[in-house]
Amino acid sequence: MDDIDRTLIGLLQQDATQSYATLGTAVGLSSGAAHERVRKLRERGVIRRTTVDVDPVAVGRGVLAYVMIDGTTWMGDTQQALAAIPEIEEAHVIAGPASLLVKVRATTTQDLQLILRKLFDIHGVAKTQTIVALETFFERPVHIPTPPGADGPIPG
Amino acid sequence: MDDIDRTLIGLLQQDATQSYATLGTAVGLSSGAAHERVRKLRERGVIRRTTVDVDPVAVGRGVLAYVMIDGTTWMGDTQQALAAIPEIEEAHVIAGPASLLVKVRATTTQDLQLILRKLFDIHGVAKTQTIVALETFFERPVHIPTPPGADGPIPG
DNA sequence: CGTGAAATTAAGCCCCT
DNA sequence: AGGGGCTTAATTTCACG
Repeated sequence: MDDIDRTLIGLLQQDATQSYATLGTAVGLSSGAAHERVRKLRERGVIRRTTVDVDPVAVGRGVLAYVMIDGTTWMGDTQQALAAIPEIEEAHVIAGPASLLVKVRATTTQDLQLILRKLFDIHGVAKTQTIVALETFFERPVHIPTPPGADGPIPG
Repeated sequence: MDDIDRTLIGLLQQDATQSYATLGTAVGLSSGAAHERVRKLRERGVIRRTTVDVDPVAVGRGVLAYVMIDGTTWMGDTQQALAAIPEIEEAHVIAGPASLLVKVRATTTQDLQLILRKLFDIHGVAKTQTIVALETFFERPVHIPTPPGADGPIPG
């Protein structure tokens, strides 16, 4: 994982449709070398997958909310129960004013209400606090940091 | 935007490297027809871009936090001030216990501290409450809903 | 559907260890 | 000597009009 790899990742985040020849030129390598580097980044799991970024509003998911969930002890299947609700985009165990935080995209506020009801059906869920997003300034990919000095493997 | 389009979007979310021939087969269309549909989805902005999903830990961003920001009136350049901090992945205006919510990925907790300090430097920021994610159950793409009946354009 | 570009693989070379 | 990474080149597949 050197600077060239990081640059390649950044370029692919911006546009994963460009050719390896283009990528190679951008980092001063041949098409083949760029291809090989990207292949290894995928192999190592640094690049998890190539995907498309979809406009939530355009597919009818205009309502964004974060729900903080308070509850008792979590069963082992809490994660599955959350994953079973397709409108939940993220789920995290948190330290702070609650024990779980989930990101929800609903079609309407009525739909959001329905999803909250589903959350309460999960065993252990006692209380929720919902934060509705009124406007999204931006949502963007992970920023690739520049490591201080070394070129070695990054912790993780 | 019909069922075929939605299926195509779902397939591309899973793997945007597959060929149009494969996509076409999956939805019962020719390669060319699938290609044309995807092209239009891009044109309409339903598909914003093709990108790569990067493992945050593998690139040295193992600390995830959400920061709720309380403050006075927001200047027009609040959005720019937030966007200028690369560690901020999302920024939303919210209804609820604060006025802004941002998603932050830091390399270490020390780094997180630094970013919080940067937030306070933004004009209008009075108080922050930080939620640290201890474990992420999952993070996944927007779910494409199946509309009730019609095949018409979706609100948005 | 054909044409041209791009992905992908193979072979050979150089540098660093 | 050996390994890794690069370039070049050949082959196959795919994008796209």
